[in-house]
Amino acid sequence: MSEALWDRSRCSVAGTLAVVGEKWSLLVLREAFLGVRRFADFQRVLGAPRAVLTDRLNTLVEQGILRRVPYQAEGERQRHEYRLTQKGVDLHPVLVALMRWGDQYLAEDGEAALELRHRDCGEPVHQVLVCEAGHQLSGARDVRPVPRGSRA
Amino acid sequence: MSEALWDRSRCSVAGTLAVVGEKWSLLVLREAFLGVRRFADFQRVLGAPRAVLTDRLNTLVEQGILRRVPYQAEGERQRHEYRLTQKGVDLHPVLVALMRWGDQYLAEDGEAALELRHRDCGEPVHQVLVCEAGHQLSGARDVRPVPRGSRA
DNA sequence: TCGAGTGAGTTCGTCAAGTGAACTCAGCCG
DNA sequence: CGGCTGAGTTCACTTGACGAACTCACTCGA
Repeated sequence: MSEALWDRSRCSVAGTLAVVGEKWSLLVLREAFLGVRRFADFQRVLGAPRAVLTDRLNTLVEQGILRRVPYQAEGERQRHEYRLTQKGVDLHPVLVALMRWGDQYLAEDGEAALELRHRDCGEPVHQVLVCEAGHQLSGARDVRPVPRGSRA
Repeated sequence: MSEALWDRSRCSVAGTLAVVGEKWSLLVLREAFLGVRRFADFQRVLGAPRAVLTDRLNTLVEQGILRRVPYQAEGERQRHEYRLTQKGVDLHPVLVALMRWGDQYLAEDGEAALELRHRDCGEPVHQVLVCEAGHQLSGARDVRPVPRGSRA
């Protein structure tokens, strides 16, 4: 059994969840990917309590996932908005995976709200696993998790 | 701006998080993918409070992500273990995405604990986006989210 | 210059959820 | 019978989420 043979304390799943696993964090990022940048817009579309939203945005900025950018709208004082960094953009696969599972299992009546398409050709996109030899894997059963450093 | 043009109430990201977004749920599934099946093993490797673990396992069973399978070890009474259903297996991409981000950004010192390899050829695997025309996308910026039903 | 308006954030009382230790319960075994 | 073990419950405590009210800084219209 593999469950005793690796070090849970450095598990990347747990580590990532420690950063973005709190309530609202991933929903904030979903909106960020859709172009939302200002506090009031996050608050309005998410309906999250202001205190929580403040905390989540601060945490995401501290973690380098969002960055604060100053701006001024006409007739307003200078404020800052929140934009994804590269580190934040790299969380895109997490949101895509969550979205696809929800589309598959939770969207019985009616349809899912959003669809992802290739910007260049307009075709729907899917998330797949490929190996470095170029094979496309058919699912989780084609994957073998090995402790880092094991022999192939 | 796209942020006003779609229906958040049927967002699949939020829906999926409502099912598996509670504390410990995704870590339970991580262990399930690694072969853990019994309550005591989940409890031991995760260190989660028993009450929470009971609740999370029950929720995952109710949601059809795990199923209870009876078994008896020699010299013990009959118990049940928890196994992934297809619905549970389909959450694999979520865990892979979380793991890859953590590998990339949280594993500075030392190495990530686990690596994913193709069962057939032994090569490391990566998660990528492809479109139905066969193009491989290079990242989040190649994706255009469109409200379902929009023109291509 | 004053007062209302607004975006962003804080404070506060309340309530839900997570935590860890102690307790329960059922069946097997000596 | 009496103890052991895996699974689960109960309980007191702490942490986190919630929503309304309040604060603060700045702009604008009067």
